[in-house]
Amino acid sequence: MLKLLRMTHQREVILHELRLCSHHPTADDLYDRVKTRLPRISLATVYRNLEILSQAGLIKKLTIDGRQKRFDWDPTPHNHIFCMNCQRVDDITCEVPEPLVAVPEQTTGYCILGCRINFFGLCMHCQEYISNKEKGE
Amino acid sequence: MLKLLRMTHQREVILHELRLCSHHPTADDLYDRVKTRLPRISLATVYRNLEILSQAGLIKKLTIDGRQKRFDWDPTPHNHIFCMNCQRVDDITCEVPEPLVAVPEQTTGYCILGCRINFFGLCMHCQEYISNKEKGE
DNA sequence: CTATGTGCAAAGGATTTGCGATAGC
DNA sequence: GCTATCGCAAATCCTTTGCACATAG
Repeated sequence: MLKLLRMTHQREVILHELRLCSHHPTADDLYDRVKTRLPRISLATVYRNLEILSQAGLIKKLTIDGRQKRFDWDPTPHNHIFCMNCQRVDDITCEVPEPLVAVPEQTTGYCILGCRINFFGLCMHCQEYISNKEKGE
Repeated sequence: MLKLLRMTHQREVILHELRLCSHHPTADDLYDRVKTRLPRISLATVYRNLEILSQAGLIKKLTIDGRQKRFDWDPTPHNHIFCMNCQRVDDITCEVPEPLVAVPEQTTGYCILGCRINFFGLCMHCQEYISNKEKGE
């Protein structure tokens, strides 16, 4: 049977703080933010809620390079870009030509349900940082 | 200064076993395989070698859904598909229309260096398993 | 010969879980 | 009041590291 989702204060704040993020924080990034509003909250609660909310389809758990998983307030399909220097993850808009999802037939028999495109590169901040470092040396 | 890579017996076997894999194993999948040939090898050695070999560009470490990282004997750019049921990861061939990499300009200023496409779905084995389970119920 | 690599055991970092107490609905 | 959720501490899982010994080049 279906479990009822309760909107606890903790859950509400976690969701609210996540929705304020334009980038995609890790669980403990978010823990730090939430702690300024709920100083007694535990990291386990943050993890538990992020898991529950993503199971419920309200948010999305992302697996991208780096040790930790990221969380995205927007569960609808879209693509991401990863900064290879500071590990920041942002949304990226790109026109995916329609054939992309349908094309692959040489697939060892997989039934394909979708795809995501992960870009990688350098965020604006890291580009500046690196070019300044080069000038200085 | 550059460190010299020694081709130890362990490293050779690890690389050889990885190259026998058509899919993309985790470090401990590979540990199990290698152990049948080198029973005294340690998991730490497997991790250390996979890290060194991927730093050297001989293989590629993959970050895809699931807890563990995967390793790919082929370090050249290509895309993958993930089985949402058994977590198997395979190569996938798909025609990426040229504009894809260049298109995104609405990027918060990222300098884009490349991208990878991750498909997800069900492998042949899991499709059969699931459709049999449905029949049986 | 000597720097690099190994096995073992222990540490580390991220995430999950058990449990008794708390609080939505 | 019932049950989902909380905070805490401990456990778990994956990966890395320190160290004394071994070995490739």
